Amino acid sequence: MTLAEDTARPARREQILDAAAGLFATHGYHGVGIDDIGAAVGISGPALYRHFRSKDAMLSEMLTAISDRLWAGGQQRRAAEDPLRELIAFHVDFALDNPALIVVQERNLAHLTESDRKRVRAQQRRYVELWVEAIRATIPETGELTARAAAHAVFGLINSTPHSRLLGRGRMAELLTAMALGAIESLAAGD
Amino acid sequence: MTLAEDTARPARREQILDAAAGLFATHGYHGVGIDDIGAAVGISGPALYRHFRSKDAMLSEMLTAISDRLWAGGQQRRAAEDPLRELIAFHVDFALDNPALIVVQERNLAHLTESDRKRVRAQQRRYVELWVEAIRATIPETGELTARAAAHAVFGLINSTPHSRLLGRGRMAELLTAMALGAIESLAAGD
DNA sequence: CAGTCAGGTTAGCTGCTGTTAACAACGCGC
DNA sequence: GCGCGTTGTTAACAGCAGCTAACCTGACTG
Repeated sequence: MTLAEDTARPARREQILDAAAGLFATHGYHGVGIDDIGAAVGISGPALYRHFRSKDAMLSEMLTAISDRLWAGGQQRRAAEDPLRELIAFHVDFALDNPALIVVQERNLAHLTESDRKRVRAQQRRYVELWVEAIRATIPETGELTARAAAHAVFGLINSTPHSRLLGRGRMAELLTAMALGAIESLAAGD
Repeated sequence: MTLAEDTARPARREQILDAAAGLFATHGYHGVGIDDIGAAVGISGPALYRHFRSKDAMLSEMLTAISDRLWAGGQQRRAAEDPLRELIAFHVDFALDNPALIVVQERNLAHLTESDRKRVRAQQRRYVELWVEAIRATIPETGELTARAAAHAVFGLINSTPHSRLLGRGRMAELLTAMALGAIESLAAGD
């Protein structure tokens, strides 16, 4: 059944990736065995090789998907009236909705192969450039390097949410958004 | 020679821990072999067991040392005139001077044994409490949970420096300090 | 000068983990 | 109903990494 195949096949893969992301986030890439991932989706170990070439391939697909989603989302907000505010809201939402992915992306880039790492890095760079653009549009006197460093700092700020998660989604989003804005606005005074 | 022993023995251990920290930070705990660590200090593999009970023990000692240093440093600034500013400066300095330690601490808590992890967590909590205190003294209308979440967010902001490192130590310190302050000051407006 | 001990070395074991092989069952098109 | 592709299963393999054992050496100490 072509319909069933087109939807069911990928669904299985995504189910596996979701489970793997959760496990990777809590135990680290090397701390998770192939059997653990299998067990998490109700099948046993080697069956995963029907869906992925290798364990590395899972991580690779996971990380490229994340960087693609971030860039696509950012790209989409580029033309908004207040791009910076939109980018912040977008990133905050992503971090709150996908804490595991945030953690995995932060920690496991090094475990990718050279070529995959390059691909992910390139996409991340593009995403950062969207932020640099938005920051410099908002605080014009900001230098490019400063804006880039500031963007990374704001990522760190927002991406901290998987480690705290104290306030419930709504108030957490408000807090992070306000703090991110406050941090960036401080660039105006400094220089 | 007692003098030589008192200084040389620990020096070796610290040399090993330094090397291990750097390796762990770049390749991840499981990505580094005992032989790699040995090679990094000019001895070969199993010789490390003259200095540490196990590879886990190295990580354990590393992480407890970090949390102890942070808490001690924070504690020392508690009575300052402007504790928040002092805490920020302290943490920024620590992060800029010890990027590898920051990364290792962020990523490898999960690889500790139950008891070691508890010890580190407890010390981290105490450190956070210093920040909560300082934040609420500066922005009195801040709730405790909000302050805690804000503290974590600022850690994320400052701890981002190992991943960017674009501006050179002095300007980086300025930037992070300003952004951290700006982020915290935004708490006043929000509530 | 003899003995001890800290701090190395290399060889080897053991357990774990990613991966593959060989086989089974189920659903579907012809 | 027959074959075949998909998606499982379990058993086994291979390689690696942490750790131990056995041995060596050089510097102090009595």
